[in-house]
Amino acid sequence: MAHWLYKSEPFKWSWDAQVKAGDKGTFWDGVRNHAAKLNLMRMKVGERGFFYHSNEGKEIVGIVEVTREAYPDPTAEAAEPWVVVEIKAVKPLKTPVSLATIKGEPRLADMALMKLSRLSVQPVTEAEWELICTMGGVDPA
DNA sequence: GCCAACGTTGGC
DNA sequence: GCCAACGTTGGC
Repeated sequence: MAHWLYKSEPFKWSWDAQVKAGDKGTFWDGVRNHAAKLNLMRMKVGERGFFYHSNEGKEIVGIVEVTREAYPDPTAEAAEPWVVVEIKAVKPLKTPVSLATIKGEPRLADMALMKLSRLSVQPVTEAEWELICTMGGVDPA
C-alpha cells in the first residue's frame, strides 16, 4: 500500500478543519501541478498519508486516509484536466514531526519533502512512513 | 524546440 | 521581506 504526504497552508485548510469534516471527509482541491496530479491519480481508497502544514508550523500533524479516488476537480474549469481525491482525518500524531526534525534525520534526507519542497502532493516510501510514524508516536499500521 | 522572463511556492 | 527552486509562457 502506497503512502502520501499532503501539504496545506493552515490558513487555507488546516488539520483542525480536516478533523471537523469528520468521517465524511472532504475533497482535496487546488492541485494545479501535473506531478501532483499524477500522484492523486495513483491513490487508492484506504491508502494513508501525512497531513503537513506549510508556512505556518512546518510540521506533519496528522494522518489521513483516501475515501474516494480521483475524479474531475469541481473547482476547475470543465475543459481543464485537474482532479481531486477525497480524504478524511484518521488520527493526529502524538508528537508533530517538524521540518527541522526531518532535516536532522539522515534517513529522511531523500524524502520528496526535502528534494521537491514545492510539490503539494508527494509520495512517501514505506521506510519513511514507518520512521515518521514512530517519531510521531503513532502506530504505522 | 530552445531559452529567457516571469510568476508562484515555501523556507528562512 | 527576501530569495531559491521550479513550472509556465512566449519570442525567436
